[in-house]
Amino acid sequence: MEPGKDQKIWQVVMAIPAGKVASYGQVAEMAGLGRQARYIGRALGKLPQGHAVPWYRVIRSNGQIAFPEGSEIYQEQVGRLEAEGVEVVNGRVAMRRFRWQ
DNA sequence: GTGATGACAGGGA
DNA sequence: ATCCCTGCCATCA
Repeated sequence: MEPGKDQKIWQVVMAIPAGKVASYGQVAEMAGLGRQARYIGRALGKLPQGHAVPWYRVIRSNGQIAFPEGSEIYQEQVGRLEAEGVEVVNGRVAMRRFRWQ
């Protein structure tokens, strides 16, 4: 696979405004991947150290965190979101998702 | 080469 | 609200 794909995804994710979140499907569409929502998570998993990609702003289509509640990664994501003013309740984002159009 | 897996989405029961 | 199933497609064993 070409690294351009991942880079494109990262670029899209970085385009998400602070205090807002986007679903995997939204990111996939914006990145021109169509229905390849699964590839988003894969690309984010490849994130190298020192990156500036706000992966924590990417959530599921139903507004829920993509990680099991209570896990380390989960707590980190929630912490970062709350630091930006995004309220997370019961593993779910209480704020409206960011809409592109 | 095949078959299973996955940081998903969407629809149906 | 939950659980289950199907579709999509790159990656891995």
